[in-house]
Amino acid sequence: MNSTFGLQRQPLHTQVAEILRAQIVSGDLPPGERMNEVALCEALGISRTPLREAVKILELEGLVTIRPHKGAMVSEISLRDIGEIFDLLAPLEALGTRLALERMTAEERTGILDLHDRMIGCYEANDREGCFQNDYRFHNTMIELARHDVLRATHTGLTNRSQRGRYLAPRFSQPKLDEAMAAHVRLIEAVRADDIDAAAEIMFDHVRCTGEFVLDTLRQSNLAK
Amino acid sequence: MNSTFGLQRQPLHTQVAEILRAQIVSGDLPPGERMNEVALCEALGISRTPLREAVKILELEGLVTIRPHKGAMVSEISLRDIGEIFDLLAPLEALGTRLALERMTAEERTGILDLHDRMIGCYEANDREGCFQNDYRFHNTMIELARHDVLRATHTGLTNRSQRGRYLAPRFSQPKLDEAMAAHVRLIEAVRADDIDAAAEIMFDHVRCTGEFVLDTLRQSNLAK
DNA sequence: TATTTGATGATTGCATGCAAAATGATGGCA
DNA sequence: TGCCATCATTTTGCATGCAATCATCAAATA
Repeated sequence: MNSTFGLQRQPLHTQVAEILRAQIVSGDLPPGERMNEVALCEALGISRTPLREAVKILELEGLVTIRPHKGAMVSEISLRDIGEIFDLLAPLEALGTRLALERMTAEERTGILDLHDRMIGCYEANDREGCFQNDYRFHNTMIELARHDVLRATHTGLTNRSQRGRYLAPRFSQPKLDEAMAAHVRLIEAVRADDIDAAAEIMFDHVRCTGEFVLDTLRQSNLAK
Repeated sequence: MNSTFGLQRQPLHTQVAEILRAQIVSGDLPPGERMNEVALCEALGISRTPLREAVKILELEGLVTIRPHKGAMVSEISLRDIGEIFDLLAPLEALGTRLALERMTAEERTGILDLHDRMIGCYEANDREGCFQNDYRFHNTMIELARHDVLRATHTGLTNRSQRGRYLAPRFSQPKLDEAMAAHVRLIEAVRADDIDAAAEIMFDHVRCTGEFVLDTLRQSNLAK
């Protein structure tokens, strides 16, 4: 774990935060789960100090809720939270799209076009999971290409939380998936035409629409509060 | 402070984080200042554990930079950072304006109109400091009225960082101040007319313009890197 | 029986101690 | 003189210990 020359040049609390973050985002640690310090420490093979530091970090990220003297638990994820997160993601991804189109190189441009094609490939092959994976990568790549530290940091914080909805809402309905894919196609057309305004607007609507849909699915399945 | 039955049930690390945050935002702790753990602990009269937890929190907020095994320092604030922060603030405050206009009550509406009048009063009395104070309150109030937790949290994180520019750029030029006040007047007109789209757009341009101006001032004074 | 009080065990919050890493200084060698 | 190696000091990172707080439950009282 430590080997492969990557060595161990990361503090314990950072590594612990990464591990716990991954487990929470993936739903491995379910919402509401109590996080007993000593139990987690034994499981991770560390002492309470770095664990507590990690938990504080996750609290600020909105993944953990701490009540003083009562302990930490995995944050509940409410419909309202998810809706609010997408409220912010829409304008932020629109901004990211705008910047990415302005700043990306020709190679990066072909890279993101490839990513789109791969996603469409999965879509046409009815590979929903592949579709999601590539969609996720597509949006993240777009933000990366914006070369904007504050945007990236804010975006990852929000997507980490929104991703928690995924495991609650496992199935997109076909019409909504069709709609999302159509939006991506239109977006790529705007990218090819270098129409920044159009691309930003399409992205805004697409993210907003995705948010609406996640909310609908959650409301149906009744899994979140 | 403790009284009125609300008692004093706040953990040490939270209080310490608040104190340090205030000192950093106000410029009391200048950018680049090394934060020696034992020195700070003695100054605050606490042990290293809660201090370290507080510093971790401030790191995630972007106010502190930690290099492993080398210690923490107050984050440098770069021109690029400030520009990026305003890049996000513009669309977020526009969103906040939109939501606030939709959701605020009649009393809240008169409250924010009063706040505006007070600011204009300071402006006409050439009270720049009062102007800033009320402007700051105005924007914060607008975000509060949006009743949107994720927006509020993100917004405070960003303004805490942008505020650090204030002490670097103490003087707005008169023309820019005039421009900002004019924008506020137009914004309030839109509020009175209940024209949500117009208000959001004016707010967007206003924040963006403020960002541009802070950058200009900083570039002149050559205080930030 | 229902409600409250007291005691016990578990859990968190903070302080302290110890080992590893980094910084700075000193001395040897070219 | 200049450079590198080595060692001492400082500082951080993590582990552990102790006190304060909370949760649970049984006993006592109305």
